[in-house]
Amino acid sequence: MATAKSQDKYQEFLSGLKTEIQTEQMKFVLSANSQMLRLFWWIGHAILRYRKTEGWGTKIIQRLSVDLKKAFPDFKGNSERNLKYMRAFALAYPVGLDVKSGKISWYHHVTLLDKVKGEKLRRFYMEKVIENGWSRDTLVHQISSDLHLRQGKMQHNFAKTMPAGKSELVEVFFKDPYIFDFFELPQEAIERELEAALVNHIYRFLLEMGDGFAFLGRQVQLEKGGQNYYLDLLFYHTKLHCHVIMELKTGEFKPEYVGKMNFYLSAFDEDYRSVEDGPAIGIILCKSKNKVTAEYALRDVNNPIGIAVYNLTDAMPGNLEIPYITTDAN
DNA sequence: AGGAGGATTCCTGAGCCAAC
DNA sequence: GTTGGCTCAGGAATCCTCCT
Repeated sequence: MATAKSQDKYQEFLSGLKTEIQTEQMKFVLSANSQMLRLFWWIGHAILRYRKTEGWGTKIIQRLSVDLKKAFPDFKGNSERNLKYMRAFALAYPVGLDVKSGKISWYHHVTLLDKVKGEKLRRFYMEKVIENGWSRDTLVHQISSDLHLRQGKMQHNFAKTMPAGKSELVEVFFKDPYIFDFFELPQEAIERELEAALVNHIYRFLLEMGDGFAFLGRQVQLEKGGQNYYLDLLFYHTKLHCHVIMELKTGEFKPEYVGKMNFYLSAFDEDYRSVEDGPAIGIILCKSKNKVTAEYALRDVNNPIGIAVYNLTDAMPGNLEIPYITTDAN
């Protein structure tokens, strides 16, 4: 039971919150989102402070929800659950909000609080939301597919084929594995069927490919030495300012795929690359690969080529314990 | 109608604490 | 130290509203 003294404390606390909310509501007109986030952080922080001084068992959030709803019937977000999120929000950002935190919506923050453990990781996904304008559902999808473990993990020869320092800038745009869980294919599907399925789901496909990929076409014809060759998929990367040629393989990686891709890249750069474009990058996407074989295959190749695998379901193999993927946190 | 964002409710497991 | 009741934490589902 609440004593008269604790009741006084609570009333004082509630009155402080009401004043702050009224002040902040006026500011909403000027800069709604970041000001609202600041207020939510402030309320969360106040709840933490109150809990610390008044202790456990005060039912503070439940009472606060009832009282704030009564005081501000038009002000949404006073549910118990939302107040708990505010407290978690204050815990997640103990020293306050920075400029970037104010650039995403409250419910993006809620998603991050629910699904991402650790400040470093939350920061990673927050920056992705800001960069790519992801919806909340897209954010959930990227988190559940462990984007942070896949990004920048593709096996490649960029360090040897690109100017010093550029390799690190380029590799972050590629992943391994790619998750194509938005359609179903029979086990014995051939490359054309996979390619068609990807193009039929172009929105989800580009979402999975990531930031900067613009789709140019499938089975793009390349003429060399009087013979025609066909590139499975052709992209332009708007941030890397270069073309990306993708070859799809429904089986295990074979070394000869690299030779063929090397030829495509040389021919493409010679005939189609413009002066403002960087050299094209080749991506070989296979159902599976042997890391050592891929490493040897890439060793003496002079065009930038990456090799990655794809999964057709979202079930990641046991905690991403694929032998050739390093899962270090950096 | 469907997608996206916002808001709330439900539910389960865990923590806290007073009584014994 | 154990127990039972109360409270909290947080994941997931659901509903609502707005927009195209």
